[in-house]
Amino acid sequence: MIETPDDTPSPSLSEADALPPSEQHAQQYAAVRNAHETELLEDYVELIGDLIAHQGEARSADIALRMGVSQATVSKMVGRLKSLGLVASKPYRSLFLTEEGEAMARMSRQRHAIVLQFLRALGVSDDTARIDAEGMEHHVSQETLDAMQRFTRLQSGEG
Amino acid sequence: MIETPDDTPSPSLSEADALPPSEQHAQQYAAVRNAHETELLEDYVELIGDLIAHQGEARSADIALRMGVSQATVSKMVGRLKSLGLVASKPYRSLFLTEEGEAMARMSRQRHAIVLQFLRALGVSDDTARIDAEGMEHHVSQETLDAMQRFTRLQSGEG
DNA sequence: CAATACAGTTAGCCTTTGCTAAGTTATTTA
DNA sequence: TAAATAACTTAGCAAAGGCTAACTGTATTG
Repeated sequence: MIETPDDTPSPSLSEADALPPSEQHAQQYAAVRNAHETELLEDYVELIGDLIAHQGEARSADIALRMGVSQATVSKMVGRLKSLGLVASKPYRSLFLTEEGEAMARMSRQRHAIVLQFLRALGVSDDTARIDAEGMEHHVSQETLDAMQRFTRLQSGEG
Repeated sequence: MIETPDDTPSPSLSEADALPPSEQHAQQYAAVRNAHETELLEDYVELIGDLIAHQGEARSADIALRMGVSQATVSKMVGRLKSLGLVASKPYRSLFLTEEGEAMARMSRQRHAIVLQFLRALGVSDDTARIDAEGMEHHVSQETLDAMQRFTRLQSGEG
């Protein structure tokens, strides 16, 4: 019985009807899982870059404070970033970004700024825009970023 | 030395200048971490609801296939969903949503649809919109959802 | 109705990302 | 410069979310 019918069984959904083919569906979820893996790394790298730019150096204690986690967690994470070649530092001293880390920080910052400006242009309040941008930025493709930029430019040009 | 200066030190950034106060910054990251905890649960619940709606029942094998994950992983996750009171089932039989699960599925589906339609209205291609919507939906506040709906309505009204 | 195939579960492993507590190094200051 | 404080690291723990392999139950079908 049941046998996965081919006809559309329930007429109750207004939109998003018809599931995508399994393979495509799986790829969507895979993309999300994938984004999750780099997300935190990017947040750390972006923050380290910002701290260096704004305060002259990036210290673990500041990172812990701003990320809202313990220093031990930062220490462990920094170890990972170093092993990935994104961050360099001597023990007990403050942190630097490698070339690769700088590149990642630049991209992250840019993406973050685009999403933030877009949300503001869309009419979202500043506080909310900040929070949502932080979560959204890692899940926005280049194509969507382009569309966001187009919209933001239009909006500020016409406003 | 260094002493975290109060004046704006580097004139190199075009936007997103000035870090937010540490506390606010920490809350932004906390919000993201928080979203991550419920994100997967919501994806499972949403998918289970969709499978029931479209195919009459939700089976672990289908979920595994669509999520792109092993059946063992699904089994473990379903255990978690049951312990959270979102899903009900007898061993070796297919899955059902509890009242609470239904409510979560409804909300997720609605949010997903709003984000998806919004991205399309913004001019993003269908494939990209699907992928980005899947990742973005869990990081979009009610305020932003409202703004997205407003835009989508405007767009389809004027188009 | 027995054999086979398919679906679901369990056990045991790994990695990531958090924590606290305890130890080490660096810096400040009395 | 010795003592106190602040910053960083290490060790050890837990929960989440993956995996494979082995096992148990359900359904199909010869």
